[in-house]
Amino acid sequence: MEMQDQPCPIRDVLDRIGDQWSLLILQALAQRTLRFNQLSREIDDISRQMLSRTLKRLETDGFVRRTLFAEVPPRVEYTLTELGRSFLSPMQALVEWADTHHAQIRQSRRQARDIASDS
Amino acid sequence: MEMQDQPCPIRDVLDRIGDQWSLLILQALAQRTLRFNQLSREIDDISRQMLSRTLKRLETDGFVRRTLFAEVPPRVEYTLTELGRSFLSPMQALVEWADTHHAQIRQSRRQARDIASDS
DNA sequence: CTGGATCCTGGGCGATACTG
DNA sequence: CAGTATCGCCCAGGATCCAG
Repeated sequence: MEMQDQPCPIRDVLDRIGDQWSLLILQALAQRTLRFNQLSREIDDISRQMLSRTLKRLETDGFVRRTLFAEVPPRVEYTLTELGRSFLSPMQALVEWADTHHAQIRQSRRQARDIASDS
Repeated sequence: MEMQDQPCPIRDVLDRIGDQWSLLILQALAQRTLRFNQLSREIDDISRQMLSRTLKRLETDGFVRRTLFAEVPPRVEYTLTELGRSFLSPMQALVEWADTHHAQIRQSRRQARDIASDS
């Protein structure tokens, strides 16, 4: 089913950037253009596989621009598009909220665990 | 591996609210307290299974408070906690960005498809 | 250096049926 | 009314190997 031509925007967007890696990549590219291996080292626990896939999706969705230089060895640079840069603001709001409230969330989880173990 | 006591905040948070349903539930509860079946009707394409699971996780993480009334038939109300309400602001920023730029993203996807079909 | 192809596993999620 | 139990599918994501 689901033949809608206009899927719910927030769900559609979250399906893409809500994965494990997209936000980290966008953050890495927030300040500067980076090459593939630079990104790989910057994030470092991402597999090259997923880095490649996620970059391709971000490119398809217009967040990131990929530039291939015809050199040997090949060089590829990734940089944010206008759309990608416009996303930094709401993303930063989210990141800052996470930083501020992370401890509180973990505390809440611990309490839930402790209560559960009162069986 | 990954025995860290302090996981990356943004990843930890995204792992929870980056799923298919959490944001929709939080949005539904943004304005008013709701009962289980009200939520079920509000979102309407969520299974009761996932509504139950997601609510429990949101409760565990401290976004939502669950209140059971000892009545017959039973009544359960869900409402945002202080933490949950504090999350509305960055969430709204994200939702508004999605609304504003959704068309552009879909356009970018279409272009990518068209170029790919030039094979 | 920058990827693609292939194989595999965990878990998110839905469907359905059952319960206090 | 407000859930839980069970089953099974699908696919994000890792590991590994191959290629331009």
